[in-house]
Amino acid sequence: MAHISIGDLAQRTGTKVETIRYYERIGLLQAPARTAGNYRSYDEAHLGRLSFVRRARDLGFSLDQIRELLSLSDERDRSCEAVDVIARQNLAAIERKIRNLTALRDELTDLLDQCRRGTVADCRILDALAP
Amino acid sequence: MAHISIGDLAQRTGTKVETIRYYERIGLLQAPARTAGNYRSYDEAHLGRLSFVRRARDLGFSLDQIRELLSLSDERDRSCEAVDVIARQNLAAIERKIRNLTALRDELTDLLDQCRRGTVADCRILDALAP
DNA sequence: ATGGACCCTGTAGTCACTACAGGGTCAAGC
DNA sequence: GCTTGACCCTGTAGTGACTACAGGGTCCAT
Repeated sequence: MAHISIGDLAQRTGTKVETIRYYERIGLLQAPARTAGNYRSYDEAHLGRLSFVRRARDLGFSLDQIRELLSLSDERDRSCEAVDVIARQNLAAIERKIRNLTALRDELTDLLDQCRRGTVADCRILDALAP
Repeated sequence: MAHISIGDLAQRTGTKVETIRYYERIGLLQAPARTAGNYRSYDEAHLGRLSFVRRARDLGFSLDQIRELLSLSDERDRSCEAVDVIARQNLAAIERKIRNLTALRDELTDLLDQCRRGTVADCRILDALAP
């Protein structure tokens, strides 16, 4: 059981110290033991748990989804269908965002193509926005 | 100069009443005249301005960018280069988001393809997240 | 005169952090 | 033994772009 300080944990997981304390505050990470000087003292289990959280965040899961994934991953015998459902929800949300952003990009590209670098008075971009 | 109530304005621009008051509070929309009963009284100019804001929001511009676009659009004789720059910044940000989300989608799709609907203990999705 | 639809202000909540302010702890160097 | 500086603590407030009340006032029709 090595003692890991919050700064070490932050560095080893690529998280900011404040973010770790935030995760603890909202109950996503369990509060660790404290040293005599009231410093947080983490161990390898905490490191694993935080790595999990950060990887899931990188994959676009919300903190609520991660909370659920964490509690599911503790019930080893359960079917992983619930995990699948959460992942699929996440995927659907991501695909929706991609579609919206792609439509946006196309519209903006069109607008920019029409720009003739004249004065503001005959700017196509502003035209497109005006009523 | 027709009198337009905040509710009418909201309906005609597809904005919520609270959002209009919020735009006024942050100085994005000018405060309108008031009626005897202290109700906000808008006119066609306000309608145009709010439509502009909403359209720009739909195109992914931030409120700060919109603030700049609005002030630029008032200087009719100026070169529209600055408008172009803002639009290009917006486009670049959108393209960055699309790239990130696409990478995310591919990773998630891979993970989901590997799901064999077993127990949580051998769930590939959780494996990928665990340290 | 009363009901309901609308309006007002002000404040707090959302998400996932981030940034202080104002202090305490600890190890190294002098 | 003392100081310096890096680290840590709590608590609060800020970010963007809204959204959602609470607790009241206004207006118009019945």
